[in-house]
Amino acid sequence: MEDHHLSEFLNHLEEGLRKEARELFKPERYDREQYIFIDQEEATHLYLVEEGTVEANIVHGDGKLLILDFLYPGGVFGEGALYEDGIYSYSAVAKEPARTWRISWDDLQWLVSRDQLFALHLMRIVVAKLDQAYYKDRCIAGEKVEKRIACVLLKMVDEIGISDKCGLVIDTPLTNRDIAGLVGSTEETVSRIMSRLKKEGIMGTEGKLLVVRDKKALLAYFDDIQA
Amino acid sequence: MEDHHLSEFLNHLEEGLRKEARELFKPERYDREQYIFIDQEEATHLYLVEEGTVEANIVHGDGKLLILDFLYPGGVFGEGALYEDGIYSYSAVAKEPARTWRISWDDLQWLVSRDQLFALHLMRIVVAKLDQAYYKDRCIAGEKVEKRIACVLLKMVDEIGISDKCGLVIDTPLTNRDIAGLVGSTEETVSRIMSRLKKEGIMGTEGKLLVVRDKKALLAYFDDIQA
DNA sequence: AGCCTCCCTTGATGTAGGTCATTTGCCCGC
DNA sequence: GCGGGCAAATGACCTACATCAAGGGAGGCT
Repeated sequence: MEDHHLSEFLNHLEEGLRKEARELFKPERYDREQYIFIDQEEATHLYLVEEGTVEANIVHGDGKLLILDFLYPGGVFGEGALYEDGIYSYSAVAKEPARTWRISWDDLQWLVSRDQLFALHLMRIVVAKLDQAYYKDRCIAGEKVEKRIACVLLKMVDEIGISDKCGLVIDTPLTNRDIAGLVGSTEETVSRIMSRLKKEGIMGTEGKLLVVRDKKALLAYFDDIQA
Repeated sequence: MEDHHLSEFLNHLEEGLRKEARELFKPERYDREQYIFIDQEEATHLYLVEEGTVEANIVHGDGKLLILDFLYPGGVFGEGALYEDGIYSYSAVAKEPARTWRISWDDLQWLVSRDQLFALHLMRIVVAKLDQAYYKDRCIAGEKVEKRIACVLLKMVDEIGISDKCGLVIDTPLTNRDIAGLVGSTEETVSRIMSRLKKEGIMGTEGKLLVVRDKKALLAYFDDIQA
């Protein structure tokens, strides 16, 4: 089984430990729509995405779905497992068929205790997630849906955008419902706004994929957020 | 100078290191409204609140203020300093006159490298912050202001509420503007909602402080958020 | 082919809440 | 005491957006 992203992750360990560590990560496979863990469950494992896309979400009692984030290959999730008696603070579900690696809290702790640089690497990952969460708060809180969408699209482009003759292609299928879930709005509103963005030549589509045609204009949409 | 909260923090270090570590933390003093660091600055130090209240906020280009969190004695902020070349992802300002301790990234790294349990403690702090940030997302995204306020008030009560004959007192002065900043709304809207909550006997005031009179009712306001 | 499911689109309508404007009350220093 | 500044309260207005509803296109199934 391929382990490209796992290897990369293990590179942050000192060399002597890598082989041993490799054995602590177990491969898993999930189908589309299959849940990996559920919000508020006891957090037993930390996960790494090898292939596919994982959605981190929260479902409200009234059925509304909030998408916290999408995780792509190389991404880590299930931070609750980083300390004793942690719980997951969101649910994780495969958005596309996915392959992941997971390591138990015990094994992870053992690794951390043997390599402080690795501990620092984990720290960096978590702090980066924290920064992202704050960034999202900033984009979502009290802003117009228009801006929130611009914000999300720009983030996606930075994360997984690939340059192309007609613009920056967002390399994952993304429905209006997904976007609505990310920004806390509705399909219909997103549809209207996206239509407008397309009409204005700012966004476009390439098959099933979204394309940012005019990043500058998109940035202008929310530049007063940027301080 | 008193160092109650610093001592507690240092208790997570192995005993042999404490005395030495104590010297790495420098005391600071800030007046009301004085900024401790600014959003996007290079993160040089990690901070610990000894006394007073610190506000973590972000100012948008259009002047709107988003309050990410309040930090009370024992609280840690400035996570950007937890890894090399980090930057602060929010501004920190003293909301009341405050005393803090700070440690530089270099010194901190030295400590972490000598005590893995301490590293795990830091990790726990950061993950807890991450969970909080997600919790906030969940409360804010696409919810009515009413619910967002209930959410914030309940969080405050859990954090710094003290029981009293007339209810749960939130032990810090909190203006409508503060609340508006926390939930991404406006003073006026908050005022209207708070008036209603007071009329309904759910909230009340005790001098300058807010009191939760009926926590059950407040919980009911947002129980469909709770899944 | 026909059907079903999923997604997008567009319209009509009601309302939460942002914005502007005014008034009142409180605290502080003089 | 009086005046100035700051927070709260309340009203009027208007727009962004959630909600309900209907229709259309694309892809996959039998």
